[in-house]
Amino acid sequence: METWLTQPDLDDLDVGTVLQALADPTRLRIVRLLGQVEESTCTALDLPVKVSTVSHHVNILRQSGVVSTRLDGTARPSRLRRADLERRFPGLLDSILHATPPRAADQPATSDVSGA
Amino acid sequence: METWLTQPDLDDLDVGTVLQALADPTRLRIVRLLGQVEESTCTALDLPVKVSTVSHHVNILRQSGVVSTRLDGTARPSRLRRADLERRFPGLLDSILHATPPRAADQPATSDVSGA
DNA sequence: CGATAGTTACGACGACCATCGTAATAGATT
DNA sequence: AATCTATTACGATGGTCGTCGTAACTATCG
Repeated sequence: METWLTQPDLDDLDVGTVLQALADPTRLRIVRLLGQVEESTCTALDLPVKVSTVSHHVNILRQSGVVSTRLDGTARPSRLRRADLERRFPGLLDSILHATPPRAADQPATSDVSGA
Repeated sequence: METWLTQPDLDDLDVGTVLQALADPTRLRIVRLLGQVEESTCTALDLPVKVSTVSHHVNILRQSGVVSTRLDGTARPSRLRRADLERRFPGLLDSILHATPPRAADQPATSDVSGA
């Protein structure tokens, strides 16, 4: 029998909460990494922050409904809730995972005006 | 000839920046409202914050590429960049606009464990 | 030209939160 | 049981940002 950390039910997921979870750069990186490896622990994720911080972010991701965490001995591997998110917010996760990086160019100031 | 406030080019849109823009509750409300009325000014949006704050949020939405703003006399009506966002991040905006509210129920604490 | 109304610019303040260091917990191994 | 390793819990701190009040700006109207 597998044991999991408690997570919000499918119908309780809030799009605003999910967006807040995905808004942080570090958490977005975590989501992208989990999109490639299917399952990973906090220490296995290669991130420029301390493990305690990674654990904090994974908690937020789980509480918002983005990932689910399994108990495997001393390890707590997490994975994306792909199917759940797809049912609740169709297209949201895929649009983020498939997003291409922006064209690396300096953008003009947006406070000015331009004729069209 | 219509005049518009400058906005980031399509290829310069960054999904992280867009997610940060959409993460704020007030900005998410603005996006939802613009999803219904097709075009609106800051004062026309019915929001529980001061107009100067609404203007601030609309600026962030425009700088992130979510909305575009037109100059019409003294008014500056903004609208969603639906087509652009759909081309850059297919499915992202629609998944947010079509998201249903969560089932209003108290969720259990997520720090505990549950057998499966 | 003067007045009015809508919008934005500018500081300033306060709250939230990402990050860290350390300590505590729990399972695995010998 | 003792030790080791992985993970989390706990404060604490510093920076970011949402919000506001006011002033400046711009276009329309009389």
